[in-house]
Amino acid sequence: MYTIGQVSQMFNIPISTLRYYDKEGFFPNLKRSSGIRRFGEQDIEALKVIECLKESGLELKDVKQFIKWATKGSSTYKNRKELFEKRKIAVEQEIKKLQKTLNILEYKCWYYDKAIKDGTEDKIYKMLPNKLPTRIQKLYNSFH
Amino acid sequence: MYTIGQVSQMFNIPISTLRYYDKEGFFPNLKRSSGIRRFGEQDIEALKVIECLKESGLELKDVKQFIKWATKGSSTYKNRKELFEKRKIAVEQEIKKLQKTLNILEYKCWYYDKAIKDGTEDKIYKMLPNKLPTRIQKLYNSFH
DNA sequence: CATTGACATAAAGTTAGGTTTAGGTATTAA
DNA sequence: TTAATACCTAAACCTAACTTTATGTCAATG
Repeated sequence: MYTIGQVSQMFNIPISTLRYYDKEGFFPNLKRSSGIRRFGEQDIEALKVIECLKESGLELKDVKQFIKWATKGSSTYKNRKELFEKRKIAVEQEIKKLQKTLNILEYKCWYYDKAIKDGTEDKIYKMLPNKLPTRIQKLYNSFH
Repeated sequence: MYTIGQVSQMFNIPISTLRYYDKEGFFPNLKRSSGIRRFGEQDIEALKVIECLKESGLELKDVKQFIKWATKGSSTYKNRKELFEKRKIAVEQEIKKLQKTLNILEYKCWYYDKAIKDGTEDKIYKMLPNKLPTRIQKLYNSFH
């Protein structure tokens, strides 16, 4: 049995966060003695599950849902898989979007790099697109 | 000259958002006639800059900073480049993190796929790591 | 006996980027 | 003339996941 301070140290999670999780119902079996929280094996396990699922980018409400399903046993495998499947698709899209963002940023960096070297932006605007670095051409076209 | 409603339609941005940008000072040259906003060329340009910089994942306060620098001319090329450079690094890290997340999700999907096929999770726990699909082995090791 | 430290609570605050609401003005069409 | 539109403002609300604050209990230590 651990106190909240001990758990906080073990997992490197602020005490306030643990209390918050408790308030949100993530430790349904948490015991208390004279008002003080006593974290047992089950609660530690619950915390590990929270940490792990947060790692996979799930929101707390999804973590809650997952825990509900998990306690219902093998009849909810499908629900759980769908949860992860959906999240997987969302993450894939996020990555794609960030990669587009990265392209734009590459262009911006190239642009200001050149402006710094030239001392002006004017030359860039006068450049013929086919004189641009290949890597930059496509980006250039989408901005002008 | 356009009204807020026209700009809203042209850019497909809610009117409330345009008012919000105005309140935040993104249209320093916005004119009004009898209280009503009149968007001119400059304001439209400002809006395009906002849209573009948001595309590159900048926060509004960075967009604001950028606009300040941009109005100061060529002496701020370096600042502007640094802004994008920093953002680029941040985005690269975000992508890396999401790719880790994706790995976890791949594992989770595989796990529940197998659990559904087997009707139980028990078999997975009894599997020898080297019998797992190669793609999964590394993930398995980091979870058990 | 006073203070320190660990625990407790409820409620308010934080962050960003808006959106919604409640109330008012001004123009135009039927 | 009244009804619909389009515009205006200030202020409250929203989300998510916490954090901070104000206040209080309790046990051990000096």
